[in-house]
Amino acid sequence: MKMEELVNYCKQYGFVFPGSEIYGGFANTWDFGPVGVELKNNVKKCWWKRFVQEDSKTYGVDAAILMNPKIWAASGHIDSFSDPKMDCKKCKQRFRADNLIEEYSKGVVSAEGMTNEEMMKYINDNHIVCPNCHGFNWSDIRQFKLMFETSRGTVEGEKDTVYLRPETCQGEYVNFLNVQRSMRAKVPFAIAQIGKSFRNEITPGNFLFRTIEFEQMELQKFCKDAQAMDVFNDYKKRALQFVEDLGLSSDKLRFHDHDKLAHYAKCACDIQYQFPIGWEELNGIHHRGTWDLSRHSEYSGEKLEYLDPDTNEKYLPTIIEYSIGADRLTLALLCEGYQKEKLADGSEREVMHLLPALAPYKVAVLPLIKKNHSAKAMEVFNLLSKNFSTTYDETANIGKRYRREDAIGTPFCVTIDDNTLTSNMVTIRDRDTMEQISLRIEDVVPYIEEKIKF
RNA sequence: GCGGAUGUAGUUUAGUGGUAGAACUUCAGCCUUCCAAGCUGACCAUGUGGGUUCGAUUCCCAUCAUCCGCUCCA
Repeated sequence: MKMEELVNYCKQYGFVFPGSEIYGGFANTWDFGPVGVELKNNVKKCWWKRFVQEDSKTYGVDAAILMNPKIWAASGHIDSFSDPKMDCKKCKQRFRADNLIEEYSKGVVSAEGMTNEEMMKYINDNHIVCPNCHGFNWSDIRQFKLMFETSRGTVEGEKDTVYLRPETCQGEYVNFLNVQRSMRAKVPFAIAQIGKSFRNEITPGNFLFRTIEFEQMELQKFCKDAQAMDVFNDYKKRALQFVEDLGLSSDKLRFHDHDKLAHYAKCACDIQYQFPIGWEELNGIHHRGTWDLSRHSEYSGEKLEYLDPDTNEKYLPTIIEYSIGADRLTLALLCEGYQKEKLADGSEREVMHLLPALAPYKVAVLPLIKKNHSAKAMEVFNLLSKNFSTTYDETANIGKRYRREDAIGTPFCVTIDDNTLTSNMVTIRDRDTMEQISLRIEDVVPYIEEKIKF
């Protein structure tokens, strides 16, 4: 399957639309439509249930997107999120100045801590040429900012730069003690959050895979350093189990250890999924050590140590982070579930296979014949929609409507016919088994409820 | 951000310096008691902004977007 086909499919059926489309679009933004928002909400619901609701030692938060700018100094993002870039004026290729220096010196010279002027001087003094065309005609070094900036004016003429958060986890770190105290939590425990992050990427988007605004589902486990590797491995296992339970096939999933670590990480492992664009990161598990809490201690002046009530020792907990992109996971599920089915007459139809728990609509209510059964069907819709996401369709013929529901992954269709009018019996059709059974109207809700559990 | 290619209904596409055509989809009506049937009808398009021209969807420029490759991926 090509990604392009999936983009078309998503637009056609109301999953995902191009962002700002009537204005010619806006690169790397996408809007979830009526069907897509249900799917994504279900993805988030399943994650929250698995990792927060069912875990007595995990607590949820929903932190502000705008945070005190000092947080981004403490986190290291203001320094490391701004790459020194320079262009070769001859071949128009762009490079990172620090990488050029480190490659040229074979790692002997570290550009870390060098100012732009020092880097420029080093490059000129050593006559470092363009690795691509071997020319020597560099532009100035420019910082590329990966954080979105905005400003908060407090007084007329006075402005403070504030940032749209590039990751959600700082909301957990700065609330570490608030959560610990208010929940009377004992280490090890975790704080979890689902929320939007923003990154000023300059990169091809590949549909939902990389966007400038995206939603993360992540948790931070605070633990004793001695436990950290066990916790790390435990989350590797749980994270893999989770995506398999959602329906991603295991032969399209693999672990991938990082060889190059982010500025905060001690060790890191991804789970990758085989997207149509290749193996790409689906989620990450990072051993962040005590880096974040110690930096926040230092920058805020607050003591963030945990007093262990069992041993009376005070320490900064070690953090294991587990983070997965909601949009990315939704994309993986769409890739996995999208199928073209060959029909007897040689034509093709598009079908979406989703776990019932994830399906945008759990059930479709279909009057067999519009003019005879619509009124009764609306009654059934009103009943079912109190319990789960339900769709109603009275257009065209029944076969066409079944197919339309198959195309968006609706697991159950309920049809209303003359029998319903006389004896309150409906026909319910199971998408996976293609079986049709008759049920009394009042039995439909428990029947479906049982089958959509996660 | 660089290089290349491409922009015509929701989708796939035809065509033209002078009224933009189709198929599928969608919607309505008729028919129909269960898997894209049939009949009748209806809606919908030249990405955006400039320029050349009597007239531009067509030619030119810019811009935006998409795809491929590079780069980037905290």
